[in-house]
Amino acid sequence: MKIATWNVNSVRARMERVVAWIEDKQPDVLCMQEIKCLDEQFPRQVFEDLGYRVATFGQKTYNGVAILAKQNLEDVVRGLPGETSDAQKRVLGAQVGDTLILNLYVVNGEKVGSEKFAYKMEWMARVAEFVRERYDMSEKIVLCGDFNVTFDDRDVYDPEGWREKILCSTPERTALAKFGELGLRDAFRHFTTEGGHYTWWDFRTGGFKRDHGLRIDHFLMSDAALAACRGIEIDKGARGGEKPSDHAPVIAHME
DNA sequence: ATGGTGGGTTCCCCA
Repeated sequence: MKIATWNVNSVRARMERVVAWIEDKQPDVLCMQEIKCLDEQFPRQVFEDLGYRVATFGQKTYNGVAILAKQNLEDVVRGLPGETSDAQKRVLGAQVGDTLILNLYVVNGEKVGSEKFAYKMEWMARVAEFVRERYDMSEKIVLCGDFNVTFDDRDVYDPEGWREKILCSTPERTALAKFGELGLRDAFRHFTTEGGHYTWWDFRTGGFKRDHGLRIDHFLMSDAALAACRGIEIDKGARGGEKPSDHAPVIAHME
């Protein structure tokens, strides 16, 4: 079974690329972030025609998450506990087979010390609390998505240039490490220890052609899920070509 | 320190 995560940066703008990618890679599950549309604007029928069940949690213009799955999506969870209907749409959970999947689009945070940064910290803490309350770590738990945080300097093309900057700061890394304390492992690091593997390259700096990237899209797995994981693949090729997203898809190969 | 590009919407916001 293949579980994929991809920040598509607008599903409607990316449709041609996403459909071609699905036809090529045939993921069993695809978690998308930044769909940037309302549920009723989501091109559901196209994916259903490709053989997927579809769950969405969208909003106008910004954010929005979706899960496609070849199997039934059960116990779908939209958002965090206590959120009102105007909250940013960043969390979508579902059970697929014996695996509990939580698709996350973590707050970007703009700049360390900003108002948005404070919101990022508060939001990440709320996600961790939700995970601690809701999930039994003896189960197969898979958190995936755009975490907008690097684990350590191996995930950064220029660690000194990014020192304590957004996506790389100590408070963010500490908040990400909190999931480790809950029993969720960085699946990529279970297989690969060397640096230089990235999932996002900034449009603005033309970072992709110089491989100026960061690894911010992750799979965090319980030990039960990790035991079924055969490898993590970053599909860097999907970041190239015409009209790409600024993120590469990441695939967890599960038994 | 700033700005660059790209997406969605709108007379600019967000990444």
